[in-house]
Amino acid sequence: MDSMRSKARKPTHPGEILREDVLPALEITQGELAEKLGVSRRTVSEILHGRRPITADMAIRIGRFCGNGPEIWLRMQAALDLWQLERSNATSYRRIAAYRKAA
Amino acid sequence: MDSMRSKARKPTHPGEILREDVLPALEITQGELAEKLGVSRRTVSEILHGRRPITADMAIRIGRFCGNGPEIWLRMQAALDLWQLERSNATSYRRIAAYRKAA
DNA sequence: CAGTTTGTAACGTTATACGTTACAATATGC
DNA sequence: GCATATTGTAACGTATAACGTTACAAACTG
Repeated sequence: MDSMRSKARKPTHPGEILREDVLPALEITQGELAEKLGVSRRTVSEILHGRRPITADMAIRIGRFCGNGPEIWLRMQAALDLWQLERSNATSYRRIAAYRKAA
Repeated sequence: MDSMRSKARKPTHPGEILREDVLPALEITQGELAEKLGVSRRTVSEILHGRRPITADMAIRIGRFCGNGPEIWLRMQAALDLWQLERSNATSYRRIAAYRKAA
């Protein structure tokens, strides 16, 4: 089923893609990237290490920089968020049952 | 193209779907829903009116309650976030150009 | 009209995404 | 090998916002 997709392995943090594929290919430094994106070097560094999520704002920036639009980046982040939450809050979530109309 | 999708009209807030379609169909009150979801009645009310976003956490709860998984709800919210941001920050974003390797 | 349901004001709490500055660690080029 | 560029990150600070609780008036509903 569709909603089972996220169970198995931890989704890759989008920053890892940026770090391992995009940046090397473009031969650009983190500092330059930060400048192009209009954010601090710190922010770039932490994203590249998966320590900060891709927010909608960052997705738009990266999407423009890469020329492919924000959706991919945001979607990858969402997958990761869901995966992490579903583990850490598993017990609370398991209490929520699919609802069936009473009568 | 794909990244043009979001230009035209404001995407529907996922809460509106809940309010106009899901809840009436299930004949359930906001208070009950809140209880099932494990959140406050306040939170439910504000989501139904589009005043609060569907967070990943809420998407999981609603997804379980509806039995259809969190992705749809999160994706709808993401579309809305992008649409809103792209308007409100249009000027800053327009400064970010698609990057082409120097040499 | 009594009882239920809803919207929301006014609080408070916690989390977190961002910035700046500074510095040590690690490349890298000459 | 050394000067320079680049990176990681600590220690600050700020702003935002997603939640909760309580309380009450407004709006339904039987």
